Amino acid sequence: MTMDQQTGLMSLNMSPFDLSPGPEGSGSGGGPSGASQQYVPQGAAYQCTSDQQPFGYANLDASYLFPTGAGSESGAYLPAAGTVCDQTDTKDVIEELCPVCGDKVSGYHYGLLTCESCKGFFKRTVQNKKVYTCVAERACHIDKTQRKRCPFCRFQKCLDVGMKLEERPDLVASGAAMRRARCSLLCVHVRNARLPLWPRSCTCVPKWEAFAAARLRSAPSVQGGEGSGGAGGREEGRGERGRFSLDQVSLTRRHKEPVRADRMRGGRNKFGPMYKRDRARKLQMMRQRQIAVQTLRGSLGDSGIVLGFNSPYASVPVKQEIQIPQVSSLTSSPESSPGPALLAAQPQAAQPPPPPAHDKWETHSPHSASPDAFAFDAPATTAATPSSTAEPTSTETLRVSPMIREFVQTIDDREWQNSLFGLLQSQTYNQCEVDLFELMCKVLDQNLFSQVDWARNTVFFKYLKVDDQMKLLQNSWSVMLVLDHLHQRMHNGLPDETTLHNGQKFDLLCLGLLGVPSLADHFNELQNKLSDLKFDVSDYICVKFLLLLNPEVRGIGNVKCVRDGYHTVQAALLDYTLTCYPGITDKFGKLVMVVPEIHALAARGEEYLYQRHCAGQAPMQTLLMEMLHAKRKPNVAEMVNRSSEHTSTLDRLL
DNA sequence: GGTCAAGGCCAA
DNA sequence: TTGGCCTTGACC
Repeated sequence: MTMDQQTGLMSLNMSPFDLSPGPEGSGSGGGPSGASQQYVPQGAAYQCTSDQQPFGYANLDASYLFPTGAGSESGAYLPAAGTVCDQTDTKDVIEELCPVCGDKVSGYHYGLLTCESCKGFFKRTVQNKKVYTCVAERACHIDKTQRKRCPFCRFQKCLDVGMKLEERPDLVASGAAMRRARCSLLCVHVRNARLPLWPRSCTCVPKWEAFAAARLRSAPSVQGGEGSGGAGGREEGRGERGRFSLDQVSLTRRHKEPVRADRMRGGRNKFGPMYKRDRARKLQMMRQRQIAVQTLRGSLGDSGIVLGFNSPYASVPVKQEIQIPQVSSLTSSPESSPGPALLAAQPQAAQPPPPPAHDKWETHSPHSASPDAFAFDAPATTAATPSSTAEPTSTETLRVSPMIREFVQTIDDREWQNSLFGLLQSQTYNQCEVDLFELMCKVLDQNLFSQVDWARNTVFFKYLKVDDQMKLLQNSWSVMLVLDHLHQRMHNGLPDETTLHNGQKFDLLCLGLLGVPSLADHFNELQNKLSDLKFDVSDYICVKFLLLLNPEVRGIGNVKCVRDGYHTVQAALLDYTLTCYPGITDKFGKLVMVVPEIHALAARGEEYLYQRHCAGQAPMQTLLMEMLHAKRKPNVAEMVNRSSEHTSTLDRLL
């Protein structure tokens, strides 16, 4: 695996534990983690590369597919602990590469595992309120050797991968004033002597100085620890190597902004619990892989293994309950919310109707897209839903097959929401105005990565060869995006729009329409049809599987396995609808009839996106564009994908 | 008292 | 300006 591949994946917040080949070099640098053990990848053994299906789902235990009574699931989720896990140590878990530059990680910094260098860079940028400019196209490649070349793209990548700033109530409080101030800030060019292409003088500088001076007057209590203590004297003495005028240095220094809202040096901050959970999650992932590898090895020498509750899939929780809290003083503790596993255990149809959008999606601050506003509503208020003969009772829900229950557990809505609003937040940080179409493409791109991540961890998909996986995803990505959006609207109350940090309105509905506003009516009709059918989360995840496992896709090598998976899910869904929704006539058939409508809507969206792309209006070199090209020019895409010199993003992800 | 992440220092 | 190392201090 090349460094590019590593950093590409890292930028998606994907753990290198998911990758097969190990890093070519460990990089240098010290840091607290020091010279710990080199990471030994386990992923290669986890990926089935033969036509044989070691966990062939044709061998699925019938009790797994269909309801077998309340007692049947008692062993479904055995503790992941085992003798192999005991060897795992936290130090091994954090033996990763920096998601920004690929250097060696030194620990958790500002929300995620990064290297010492990027930690320092992020800290300086925030503290000194640096505003960088990219002399290229704001798409510079950032790696260990080139990270110094473009601080703009480096900082952007820091934000993209999830490095977080604490919210500053003093700044957020006056939204309009801050937007104006940001305008001023944006006009300030970074006075960087090492990059002569950047303008040294700028007529906007007085605006910055006026703003800074005003801030000084209005917020005299702002201090910045040791760096700000000496006022002008010390700065003059150090002189920043003489690159700034006294005024600029003074203003910059005295306005050193703490990354932490409490301005506290040392100690723990509010990321602490998140780090703890992240560690636990990584440990769990490692354990899962170790168990899977062991089981795989055992199965290879021991034919006839049946994937049931004894399989690695069934023996460990598919989705951990670890959530990624977002930073806000207003955020309620994430521990107070149930994880997807808990949600999955709830009767699907017992979920209350989504509350008014402003309840959980609207921001607390008028100009903040902070995800703190998106506290996920647990279906704890089941009593709020009037019982209906068309909806499954709790008794009926107990009869849901373990397979569907596990399917539901693969859904991580909170992650979806956090990713979405984290991206919206980072992309608009310190920006007066952003291109909303470009932003939408970025969100869709991010959703696609989540899509791939979800698919490659699912039972019917992960044992297919990568070529087949790619074909299935290239065929289904857009319909799954549309379906996901329907799910988010119907089951989580996703509103039509949200207000970004910079005050712009972002059209969330357009995400589901793949950018085509005129499809809104069609989309709403679709949603209404599904609502009439009491479309629930189990229906959703089954339909999603059916969309993904399309045996009609051309060029599939292992058609039989795809078809078997498709029919298995189809049978499970049919059984589920008959069992849990006896009051809805032919619910299954009606759901199947909706699928072509989703396809039609997605096709329109794809066409639109492709046209915008061809017009040069969409971000280049994204997974989204790769998908658009793959379907339209399969031969070319296949040639490119098969080229030894080029590996597509999708290929790398899989 | 140990851990570890944030802030600070300073040589390069 | 960068990045490695040090100090600090809340949390366990």
